[in-house]
Amino acid sequence: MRKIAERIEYSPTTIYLHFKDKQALFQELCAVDFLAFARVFERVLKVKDPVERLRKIGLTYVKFGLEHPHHHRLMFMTPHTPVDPEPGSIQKGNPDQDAYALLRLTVEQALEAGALRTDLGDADALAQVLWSGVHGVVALQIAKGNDAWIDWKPVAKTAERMVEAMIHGLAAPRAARRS
Amino acid sequence: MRKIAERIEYSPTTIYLHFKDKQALFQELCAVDFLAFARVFERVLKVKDPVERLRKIGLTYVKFGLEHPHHHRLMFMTPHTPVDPEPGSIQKGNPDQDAYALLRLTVEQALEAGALRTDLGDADALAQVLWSGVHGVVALQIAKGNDAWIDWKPVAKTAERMVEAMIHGLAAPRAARRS
DNA sequence: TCCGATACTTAACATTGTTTCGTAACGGAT
DNA sequence: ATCCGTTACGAAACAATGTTAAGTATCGGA
Repeated sequence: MRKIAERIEYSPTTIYLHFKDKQALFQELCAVDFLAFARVFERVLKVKDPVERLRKIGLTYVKFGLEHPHHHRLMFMTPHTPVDPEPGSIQKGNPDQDAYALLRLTVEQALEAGALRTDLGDADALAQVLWSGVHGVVALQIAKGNDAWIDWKPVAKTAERMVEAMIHGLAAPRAARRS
Repeated sequence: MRKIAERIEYSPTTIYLHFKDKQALFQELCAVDFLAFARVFERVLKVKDPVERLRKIGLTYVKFGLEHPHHHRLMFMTPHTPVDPEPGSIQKGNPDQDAYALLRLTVEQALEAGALRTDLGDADALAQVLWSGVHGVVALQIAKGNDAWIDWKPVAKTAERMVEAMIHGLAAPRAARRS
């Protein structure tokens, strides 16, 4: 707080005129981050093939997390109080503002195209697996990437392997694929 | 610190006779946790088939994280200062005390058995992908599991799907399998 | 001119990690 | 028995940080 105040050249107390407390401020910051986050995914829309788009989404997620580790930590590695009271600025379910909705939608399209296995669950189930996979790559890198205990492979490589493994693992067997 | 002091019925100062500072205390706690963590994996040794063991390792990782979320957070979601000065209590590379070594070893065995793809990297590469995958499931659950924004599937299910997808995605194609 | 709202700050308070200093207890050497 | 050093501990104080209470300056309108 005091650091922030100094940075914006105001007194610490002034911040409390705009935000109830530290948590409220971070929540707002988080909302802004989520919008920026969603905007990053606008570009993947130009990839038309659903499966290729899933690959792109995964790699984009990792790229964002690695380029903005602090934001990633705030958004995805820090529990926030039940974030109920703010359906304000960002729209759930709208793929333009809600990146999860975009992921889910793309999984749905891939399912409809018969490109993904149907025996593991619905679109939400597969979306959450994919999300978890790429999230793990970023989260481990951020939290333990500097830990000399492990002989880490380059994160970018791990991300590629992760996406390849998951997509391949979730892909419908050729027998069940309709052209 | 004061809470801890109260809990152990000593004065806060006394803690500093045993630990340099809060960080040192947490580091020690972390080391203890890692030993307990490794002990959990002793039981997977009875699974002889390397690939099945990898499945078991993954599910065990998730189980541990969900049963001890605070410890998981401390161990895998919190960056610690370069942990160099303590090759003391825990042995790197010994599968009995170092769970990553066990994972890596099992991947090696699976590779030797011709059960895993060889085009994605060596044992470390595959081990890190597998670790990241299951870690992502736990980490997302801990950090965002209470977030109503997402319609979460049950974590246990997601974990199973994750393991299934990764193992299947990393498995050697039947044509390349020997035996 | 007065008034109230607006925007901001200074000072103080509570909590928490940490350091300084003092003290009680104990074991051995004289 | 006395002295002394070590060990184990705590009370008080300090520093940093989130937060609140109270006060001040400015400005637009009645």
